[in-house]
Amino acid sequence: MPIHNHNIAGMLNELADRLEMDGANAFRIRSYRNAAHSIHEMSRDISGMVANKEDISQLPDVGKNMAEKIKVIVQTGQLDLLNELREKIPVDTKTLLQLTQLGPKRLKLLYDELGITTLKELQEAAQNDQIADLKGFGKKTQQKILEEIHKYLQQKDTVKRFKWAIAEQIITPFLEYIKSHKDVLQAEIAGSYRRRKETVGDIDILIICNNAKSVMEHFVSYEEVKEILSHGSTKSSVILVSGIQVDLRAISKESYGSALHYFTGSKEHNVAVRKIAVSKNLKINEYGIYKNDERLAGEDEAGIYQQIGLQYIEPELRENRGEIEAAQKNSLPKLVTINDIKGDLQSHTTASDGKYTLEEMAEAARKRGYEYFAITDHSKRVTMAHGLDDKRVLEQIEAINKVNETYSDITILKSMEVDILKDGSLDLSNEVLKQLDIVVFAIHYYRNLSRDDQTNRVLKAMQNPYVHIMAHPTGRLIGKRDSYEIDMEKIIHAAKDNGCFLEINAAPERLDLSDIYAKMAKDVGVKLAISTDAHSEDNLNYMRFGVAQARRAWLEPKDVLNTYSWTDLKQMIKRI
DNA sequence: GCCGTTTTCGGCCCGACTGTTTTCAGTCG
Repeated sequence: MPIHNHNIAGMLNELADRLEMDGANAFRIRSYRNAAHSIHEMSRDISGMVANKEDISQLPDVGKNMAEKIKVIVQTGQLDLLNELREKIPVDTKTLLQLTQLGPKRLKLLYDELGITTLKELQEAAQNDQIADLKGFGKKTQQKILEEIHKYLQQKDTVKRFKWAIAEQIITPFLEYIKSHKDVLQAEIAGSYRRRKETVGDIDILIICNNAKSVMEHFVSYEEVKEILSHGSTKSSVILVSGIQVDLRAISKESYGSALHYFTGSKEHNVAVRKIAVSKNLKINEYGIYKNDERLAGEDEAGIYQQIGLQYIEPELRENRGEIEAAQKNSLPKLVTINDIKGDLQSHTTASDGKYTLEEMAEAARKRGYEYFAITDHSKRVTMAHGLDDKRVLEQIEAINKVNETYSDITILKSMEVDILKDGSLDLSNEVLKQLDIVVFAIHYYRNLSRDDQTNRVLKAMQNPYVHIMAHPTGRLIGKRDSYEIDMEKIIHAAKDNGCFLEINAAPERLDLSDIYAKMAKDVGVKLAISTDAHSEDNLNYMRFGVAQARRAWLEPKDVLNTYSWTDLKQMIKRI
């Protein structure tokens, strides 16, 4: 069983939790959490680095001691210290720490005083009124714990985070409603939503307004509010019927920038920014940036960054993945925008599983102002989608030639999303593939091969000189289906070596590649296509989700295939 | 336990909120 980065991060976080329960030094505990985060955000595979005898103590927040422990985890899947602590304090931290109200300190107390180790024991103790009398607890806390357990048991099997596009659908009308109040001067969404994370937990909205009390009243009265969690004069929280939590905060004009920065996060980014402030004898909080008691800035975000000598950092980059260092050196990427996109390189028509005809899709792309548009129907292996065989592909080439005769302002590219078969061969003959303008290749079947077999399958496909862009490279569906086992680092390097490209599939349930792997591809020197995989005219709008993902991956226009003109692109994809 | 134009010791991000207390600990973001 390979140990993945998130497994390592999980064990280090658990170790931190248990060390905290054991009363260890707070900074030692933080070290484990920092290392866990560092590894979680890494695109390179730690197991692979260990196997290659690379020095992992060079990684941020990983020192000699930590490196040793990580090595042991990779090699054995275990860690003595963690096992010892699990034995010493046999509390189900993984479950119990998910309950709000409970942190490591309280869990320890519950264990020491009442011997509680599981959710069930906790529930029984609370029901028997044993918790209220413990030091630092009380009736209210006991009651809240019971409610939390109830909530946890109810939600256990449901997804707690919302896909960005879903959150957008829910929050857009709510934001409009908030703005419709006459005293609201400005309203903006902060948090992970603003950073365009692929999933969103809850939503933070900041406002500048004249009469906060009245606006808060307006906010909690929204028709979709299911539950009011808090309703104060400057902050209120509600849960909507969809289950998403929304917080509204009234901010003064002079602090708006600091508050926006603070609530946009990420936490890790904020911590790093504050550290820099401290090193310059400044202090940053959500009200402003201060030198002693003198306030230097706060009205807008740019002012905050400027005061500590940083370039303005776009929200999508604020994950403490190197953006701060880049800002210090004035070398932040000039991120790609939707306006840079000149075409779409994956789409389907009624020939396979699309909802619209070739002519309709072509016209929709032309109306968007694209310079080129690839029709990439499925190949025959995808029987469910009525995939095309060699003969039908040749017919479609003819059909596209005809469509192109009617247009002077857009080129419809002859293409296919050809299936990679189980053995790495392709589902169409080379004689047909070589007649296409550009070829997208993808896995749809045999998702459960071993990591090696799956990787080799793709490597073999890449050696075929007639393929160009690997579609949805990991095959994941967010919140629904994990990636198949595949060594993406190897795939990225193979793409580089073979002159292939990878896709950022812009469909909101895919967003595949992820930001981390897409950045890795950029760093290795592999360009990416941002493609909608549209099965309808409307799906062409997915492009903006893909662009957001690309921005989180630090991509600039030059890193994205479909920012180039077709004339240039044609040269770039040439392999033989 | 990590880190270093304060570099091998001594610091490590910051504030709000809650419920419990009567000045604070724990949790959360």
